[in-house]
Amino acid sequence: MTALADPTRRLVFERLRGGARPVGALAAGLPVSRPAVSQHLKVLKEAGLVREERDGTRRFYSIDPAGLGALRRWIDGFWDTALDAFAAEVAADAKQRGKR
Amino acid sequence: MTALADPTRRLVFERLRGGARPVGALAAGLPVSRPAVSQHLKVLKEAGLVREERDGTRRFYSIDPAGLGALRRWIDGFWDTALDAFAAEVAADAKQRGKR
DNA sequence: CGCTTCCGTAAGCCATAGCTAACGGTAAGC
DNA sequence: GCTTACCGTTAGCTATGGCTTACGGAAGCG
Repeated sequence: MTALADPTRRLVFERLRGGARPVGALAAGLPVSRPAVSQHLKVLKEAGLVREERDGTRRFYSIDPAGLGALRRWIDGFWDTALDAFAAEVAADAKQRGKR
Repeated sequence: MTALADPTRRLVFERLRGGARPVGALAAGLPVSRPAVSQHLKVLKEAGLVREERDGTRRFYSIDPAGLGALRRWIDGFWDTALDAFAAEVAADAKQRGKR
């Protein structure tokens, strides 16, 4: 969650949609330098959102379904309890209205 | 997404699970002062993740299903395309293996 | 072996963001 | 009206974090 905070880092992450990309390809077109992209990838990797795969001097980065899945479950859990709370409040409100 | 970056802010947000809470109740138990919580709530509100409801001098904050839903859809879209890309890579890899 | 490509890391600078302390404003109770 | 409770906003400090520049390592190529 913290890993996806920075806008530039989200840009890098979104460029990973569609499959694995080497660092150079990711940095090209982005408004920041290549080392900056490397640093972002490091953060994303430590967060479990991205995987690294080496091939010679090049390193391909791709989205890690495990990390993304964990994030999805976190949001979903939030979604469920939030809706429950919302329904409970509506019910309580209806009860209040019924009393007067 | 940026709004949920800060750990303290996530703590505030998680305290909103279970329904509406006044600012004082949220700040109690948190490691920061009450004004800090107010500032976090302001950010969450501007992000559309939280709603405000006034009752006298007190203001109740609760999770806004709309904002949370938008976040959920963003993640879900990511999840779908990421899996598609993953499947495509597996297929391409199988094709490679078949060639040799 | 040089040379080049592709990349990670370290140092340093600078803007941003979170925190506290202090203040002001509004509603309720007496 | 005075006091108290509850809360938002501001000013100012400090730390965090993102960016660039520079350097160094590892693998292909001649």
